[in-house]
Amino acid sequence: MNMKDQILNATFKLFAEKGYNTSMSDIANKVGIKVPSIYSHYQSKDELICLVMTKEIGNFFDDLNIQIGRLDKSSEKTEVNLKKFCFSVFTYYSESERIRFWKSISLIYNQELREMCRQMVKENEIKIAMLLKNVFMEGKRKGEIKYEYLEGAVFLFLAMINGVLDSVLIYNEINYIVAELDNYKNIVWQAYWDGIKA
Amino acid sequence: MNMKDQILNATFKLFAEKGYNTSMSDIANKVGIKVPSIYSHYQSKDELICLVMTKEIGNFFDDLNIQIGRLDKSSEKTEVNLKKFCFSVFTYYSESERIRFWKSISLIYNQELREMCRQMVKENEIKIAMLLKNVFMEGKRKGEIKYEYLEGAVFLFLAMINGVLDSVLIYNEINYIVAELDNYKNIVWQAYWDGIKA
DNA sequence: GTCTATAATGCGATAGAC
DNA sequence: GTCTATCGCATTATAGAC
Repeated sequence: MNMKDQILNATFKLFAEKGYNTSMSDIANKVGIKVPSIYSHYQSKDELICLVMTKEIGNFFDDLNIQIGRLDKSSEKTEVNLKKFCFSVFTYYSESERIRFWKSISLIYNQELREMCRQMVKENEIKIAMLLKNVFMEGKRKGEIKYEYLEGAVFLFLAMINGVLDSVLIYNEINYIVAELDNYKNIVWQAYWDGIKA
Repeated sequence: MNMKDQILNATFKLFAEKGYNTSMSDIANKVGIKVPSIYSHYQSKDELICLVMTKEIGNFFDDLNIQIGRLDKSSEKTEVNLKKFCFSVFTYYSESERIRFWKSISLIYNQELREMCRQMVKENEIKIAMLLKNVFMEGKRKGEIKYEYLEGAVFLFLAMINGVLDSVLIYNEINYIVAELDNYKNIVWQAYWDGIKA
């Protein structure tokens, strides 16, 4: 990998770990170069953080879009499809690095940068919610989902995912047993599905 | 209010706003004194942050405990009781300052302090989950809740609350209309209740 | 208790040699 | 492109006058 990408990679990892407090010397140390060398590749710290954020947010939502596209064509039951989607998000976040990355967006010190990231997340989440709604509508059409108002089911679905990730973030690093967390995820999913199934 | 409390208050507000990046001069400016005067009341910045965290976490869970105590004695329907609990948490967090405060716990730079806070939150959440389970069991006994496995219903309830607060944090500061957020909360709650009611 | 002055450290960023 | 050296600034914290 070339130096430019190495720097970006190191920034990603450090940002996930330390948030906006990540310093240029942290990054330089991680890559194994001196601080001024970074400035041969990037103009400023904020440019680096901004790139890292944009790249990560873009990658994540692109991936979600592809997955939802697959669900649309899938002949599986809605229960299987939704659970697959839900757990693929959990798997993505199984590196607690990644959760911390996302949760720290709202806490970025630089206001302009923070608002830009939030705007990106917001727009993408609205798109995902709309695509998911189609999956739910299909489930309702097939008689597998009982809800009259699908909007609520979709919002609850997304809130559940976010809420579970919050718990994972809190429990993950306190020597919590992975099997117990997996069990927790399954219990919550089952409670959700039991609630919306026909 | 005496100076010592004024300093603690200012620290709370600033910490909620800027997280661990809050500086001693930020605090001094807010109170209207000079930095060295703070050291006449507190030993270090970490002591201040630690006190603020402990106080806030303690107050919040004490309040929740009192509320659950009220629900236990209440003759209202389970739906009303649970919605009341749920929305009192939302109301508590309606100042986005407060959400940021809590969400920033997992991202505190000082590892020792972070783990201490997480441990506190974890222990308290487990207690709350156990108390809530009683409310759910009573609801089941009265035939108002359909679930066989109440644990799932309780976990989903807490995940829903956390997930909704995540969304509030993202949407709150992007000129979002309060009425729309309230509507969102109601939709999610209704979807949840429709799922667990008998 | 509160202040001025200052130490000690770390930060983002740049100049200029190689 | 990478480095050494350094600037200018902000940080936590302390010494000592009042």
